[in-house]
Amino acid sequence: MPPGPGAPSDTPQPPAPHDPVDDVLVALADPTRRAVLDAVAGGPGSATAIAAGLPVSRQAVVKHLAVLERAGLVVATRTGREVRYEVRPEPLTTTARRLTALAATWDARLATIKRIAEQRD
Amino acid sequence: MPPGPGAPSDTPQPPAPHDPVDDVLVALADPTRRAVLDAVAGGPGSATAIAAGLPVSRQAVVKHLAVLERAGLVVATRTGREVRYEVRPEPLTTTARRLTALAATWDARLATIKRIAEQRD
DNA sequence: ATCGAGTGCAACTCTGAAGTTGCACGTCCA
DNA sequence: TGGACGTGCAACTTCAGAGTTGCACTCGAT
Repeated sequence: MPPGPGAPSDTPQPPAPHDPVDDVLVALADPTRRAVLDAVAGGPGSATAIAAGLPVSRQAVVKHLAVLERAGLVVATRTGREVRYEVRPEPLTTTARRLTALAATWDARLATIKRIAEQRD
Repeated sequence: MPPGPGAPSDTPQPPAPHDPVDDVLVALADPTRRAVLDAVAGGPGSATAIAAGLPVSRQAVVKHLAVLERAGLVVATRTGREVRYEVRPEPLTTTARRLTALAATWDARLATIKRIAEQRD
């Protein structure tokens, strides 16, 4: 059924303010990126240093660090010619909370459905 | 520094038993897939019914549901010619717990580093 | 002033995921 | 039993992102 002109308030689709949690999920989805993140968590360091311990090039690590920074999982501080990356746990906590809340919502709905089904018997 | 032959136990890299949490993260990374998941959570239904409320084809929804099922986030039960998909909250809870634990590890490490830095002054 | 180390930027390749279309198969119902 | 509905399978297209390479730039030290 094509959207008829008679339904103006049909899925208004607001600008979608770009949820930061989504960035975290995307950042954590890639295995190499998780390895980079682990490396940073195991001790802050430069992109070059991190790349030395991984089977990928420095540039690949730099790109991954950019994604992680966009997600707020790492922060970069420049000292001289070096850029030191450090881990930042807050986005992880926020994401975890969101997932827990979502699971709770589902649980509630499932409980309601089950209840209705039992009542119907 | 390339791995010298003198370090046989250097990153032994076991078969990597394929962490189910990784599947959850991958499943949640895609926006369309999140929409599909939301639709299933908002009331179980068939792939065709779910696709009707989304701007993608049924086949796309089917593929997304397969990924979600691999992650354990939905379960499919066949009744006659219909396949009913239902949401399953447990993997979400598990994933959330893991993220929280990881954040705690980072916090501990950061606290230690800060402590040492203060002690050094 | 110069050289090495570290970073930043840009162009390029390439694989896999997302999505589509088309058709065949099974199931419910008149 | 025939048709409508729902699903399953397969081939195909498209595109973002993961990765590489090469080079220019900056900072620190000699």
